[in-house]
Amino acid sequence: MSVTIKDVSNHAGVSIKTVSRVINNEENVAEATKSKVLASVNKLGFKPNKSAQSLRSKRSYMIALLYDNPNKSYLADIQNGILQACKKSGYNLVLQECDYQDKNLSSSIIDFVEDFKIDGLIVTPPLSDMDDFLDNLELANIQYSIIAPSTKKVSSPYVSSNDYDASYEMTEKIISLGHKKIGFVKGHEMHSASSLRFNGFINAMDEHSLERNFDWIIQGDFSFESGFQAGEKIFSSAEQPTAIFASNDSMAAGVMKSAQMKKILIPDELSIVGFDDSPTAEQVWPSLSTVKQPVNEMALHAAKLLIGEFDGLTEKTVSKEFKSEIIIRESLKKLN
Amino acid sequence: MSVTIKDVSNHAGVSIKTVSRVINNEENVAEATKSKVLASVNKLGFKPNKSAQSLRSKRSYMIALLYDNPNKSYLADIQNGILQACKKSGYNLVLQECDYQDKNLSSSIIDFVEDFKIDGLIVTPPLSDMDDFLDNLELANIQYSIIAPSTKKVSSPYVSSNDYDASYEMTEKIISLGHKKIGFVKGHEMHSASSLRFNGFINAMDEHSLERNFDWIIQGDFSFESGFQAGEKIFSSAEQPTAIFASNDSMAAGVMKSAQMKKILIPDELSIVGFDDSPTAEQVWPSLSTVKQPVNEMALHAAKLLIGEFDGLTEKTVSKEFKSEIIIRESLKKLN
DNA sequence: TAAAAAATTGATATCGTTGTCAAAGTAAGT
DNA sequence: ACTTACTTTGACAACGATATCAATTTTTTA
Repeated sequence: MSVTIKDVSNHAGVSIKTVSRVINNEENVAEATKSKVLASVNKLGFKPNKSAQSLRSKRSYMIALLYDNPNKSYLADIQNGILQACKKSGYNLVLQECDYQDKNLSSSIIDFVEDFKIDGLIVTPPLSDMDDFLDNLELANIQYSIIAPSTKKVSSPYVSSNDYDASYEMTEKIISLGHKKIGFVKGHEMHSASSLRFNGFINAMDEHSLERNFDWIIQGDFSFESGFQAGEKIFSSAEQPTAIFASNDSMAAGVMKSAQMKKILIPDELSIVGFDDSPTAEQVWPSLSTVKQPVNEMALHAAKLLIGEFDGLTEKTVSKEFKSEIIIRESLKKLN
Repeated sequence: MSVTIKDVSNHAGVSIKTVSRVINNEENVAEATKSKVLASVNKLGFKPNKSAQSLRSKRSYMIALLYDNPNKSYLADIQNGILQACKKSGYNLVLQECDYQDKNLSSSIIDFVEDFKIDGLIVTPPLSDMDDFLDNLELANIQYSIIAPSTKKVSSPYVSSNDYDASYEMTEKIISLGHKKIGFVKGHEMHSASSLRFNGFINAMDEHSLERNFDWIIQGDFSFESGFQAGEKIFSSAEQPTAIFASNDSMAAGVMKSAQMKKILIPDELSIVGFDDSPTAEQVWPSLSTVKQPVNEMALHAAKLLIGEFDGLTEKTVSKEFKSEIIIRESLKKLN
């Protein structure tokens, strides 16, 4: 029913191998033959059967996205970026949700990749921070590209964001507005982004010789609830900060709620900033100043890197660090 | 390198066809043979090659999710539900982003399904509201299961939510708290959910003989910005409502911001409710009362329906309407 | 111009399953 | 005991591509 390589070879009057050569862009095909075949391909509307290709060549034209419980909008942005890259190159994206605590994670992912002949993986935090997991992938000879805030393993393609710098810069921005008493809510301990963001904050504080008050430095876990509780702790401490920097927007919103319930005026009495530029950042009132990572572009690039690995992309794509952007909205204000 | 059906057949001392029969659970295999084969399968760790299966049987064990620019958290929930169903049944999920205005939508999706031998589709709004698109799928003999607020086409499996009822009920809830002057912000015109939600509101108002004030009934498009503008319009009208019902949370947050900027106290002077229970609903202050659809469960069910279609699931799964839940948070209060 | 080298092409095997169909084995009917 | 019917099994083709390798043609070299 559907047109096969054999139909094309008959129509063009060449062997099926020659057709195969043409559609795979192999070298050593005479220009005349090539155009003859291409004409037949177009005429008949031939499209190679992916299953047959996959069976014979052990490639599926599928890449998979690995994630564990990410922020929903982060996930959507990542997917979006990857899909852009896929669309161009004819690949497809398969989703694979993981549990980073799963003892069998490595083996179940390896099975999955082998079962479906998945061509490569895109690994997101916190999975991208698990070195032994990545080692296992390499051992199993699985291609992957990682999205992470920082990257020590340079052996594989990666994209990263400058979380440290962005956090440093944001802290300086806060300081430049006259704030000296600044609190910080840390993120989930498993994510390497958390420590980077914290270090950026700490170093900027040190650089400006500002004192750290540990009553205002609270461990959170990226959840709204943990932000709210951080706020409760901070606001019940002896002295009050004039600004609070939370490691992500959800926690910032939590802090904000806690402040608002205590009738603390934002931004007049307290400035709050977040990180991520999630949809919520724009939708709360006052809207959150935050740090926007180009997640979409990062994912696009990560996918290109991966696909380039097996397709030998013409334009050489290389691992890259992306720059975040500081977005100032209503929640951050000059100290009176 | 990897173990094939032939290895199993040698090990078990039967023909490859018999092994195939066993792994596909075909009938007419003697119990003794079956267990002998199964033992070999386990012993050797045999797993059928999906590409070969796909080539021969024209099935891929892949289903695809079709969506067009949905709310990010809605998308994440949908995916989540589908993945649960997939995990159980060994299917995988492929993503396909669409543009509902694309003239070639039908043909490009049909090509995609045929190229990758996708077993079936899960169609989400607003695609699920496009009858000719669905007709084209059927013409091309493509299995699909739709997720939609309402469903006229009963020819194919679907899950739906009771948007009308939920909206009616929420409106009654608002009325029961003493509100008589209630505004409404409508959703995107392409989504059938919009009219259902609006009708639920209108009918509840009528039922309680409350007057509709068209200064307070504004067309939005589900975006935060449109909600904000709706607020601006409503608050600049001659008389003010005591409650506003927005067709989704983003718009409700927009209305809320508009109110807060005008120093209107929520919920003391104005109650606001939304729809969807997005992450933002919980994170704004005061937190939004809203309607929560069991999106996750709906998607899970839709996937089961689809997979059941071709797998002939034992437990008969049928199309189903899901009930939404009304969530009362801080933004809705009894009128003083 | 002959021989060697390089480029081009095709016949056929192969990937690992499922489908077809006939053969062999078992149970049932007379 | 002898058809007849049904269950169980296997040999081999088929799915639709790529891989191998040898055959053929063209180009280069001497």
